[in-house]
Amino acid sequence: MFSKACEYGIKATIYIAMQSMQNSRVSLKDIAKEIDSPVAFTAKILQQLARNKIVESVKGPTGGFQIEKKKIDSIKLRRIVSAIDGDSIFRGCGLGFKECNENYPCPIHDKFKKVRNELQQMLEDTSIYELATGLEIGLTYLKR
Amino acid sequence: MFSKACEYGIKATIYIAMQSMQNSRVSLKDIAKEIDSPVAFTAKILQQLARNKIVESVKGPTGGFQIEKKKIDSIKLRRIVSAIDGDSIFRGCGLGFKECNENYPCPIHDKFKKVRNELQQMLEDTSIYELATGLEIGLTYLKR
DNA sequence: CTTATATCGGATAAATTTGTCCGAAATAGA
DNA sequence: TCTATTTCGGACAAATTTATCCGATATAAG
Repeated sequence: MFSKACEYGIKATIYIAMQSMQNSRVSLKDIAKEIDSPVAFTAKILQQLARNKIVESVKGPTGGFQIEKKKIDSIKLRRIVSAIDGDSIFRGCGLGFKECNENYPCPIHDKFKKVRNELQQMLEDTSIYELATGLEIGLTYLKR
Repeated sequence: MFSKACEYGIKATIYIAMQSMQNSRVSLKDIAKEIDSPVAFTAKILQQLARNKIVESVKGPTGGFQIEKKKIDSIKLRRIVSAIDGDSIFRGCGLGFKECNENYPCPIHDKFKKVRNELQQMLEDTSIYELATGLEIGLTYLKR
């Protein structure tokens, strides 16, 4: 469904958000350890997230990644997915056609569109805040 | 969402089904031309479909691919997707965890499960027959 | 039986995604 | 200012997916 990069990106953002809610900035190493991901690859993904203003990065000692507290609730899953995987997953054709619409639908257009829209809605409705909260209170887990 | 291979597999199956409903067997070349896919790669996918008894293959001159008429309605999209991509797309964890369930959910477990189930339901409900029919009567299209 | 035509199946190549390495740039603290 | 620490960014490598090539196998038809 999502690319590996996107999975790491979502996990990382949730973890950074959780720490940011407690006013602590986290380093790349911490993040990679916490979400069990390859360090250097995670660095690339964090750069993407930073360039897309989803997280802030701070260089130098005591540096790391954080999210402005006020912003956490306004960041939705969709922004992360769009930034990393693009939005073809919840906007593209199920059979990969570039052009596929009501006027010229592929065989699975209608049925696919329905679940695709559900996915889009879910991604747009889900805030990083709620995910980070669920994690913080021990309702959900980022590691196995 | 689906892999390229799976997209080709779905398109090919729908086309073969449509032709089989009119009692004609189709060759690899015809299929590749009709669904606009690379011939040799399509051959591999058809082999997979044949091994999984989704289509029948006949060697030699006048050979090609077909689906037993009676079977067409009983073949659901899910079988094709499972055969080619496996079922992690509609059964796996949204963040890629191997183990993720109610007792040990990832942060997006509940929300993801909902759309994943929608997708599974859609794939299980949709028969190749209805897709081939839509194509046959000109309601949908396999090429751009 | 021979030939032409079609799928089968294994090896190989190209493209993309995933992952690594390392020097550059920034910066906190001594 | 110097050093240690951290992210940045580009080049490179490994793994996976997509795609090609070609000989083997099966078979319809003359």
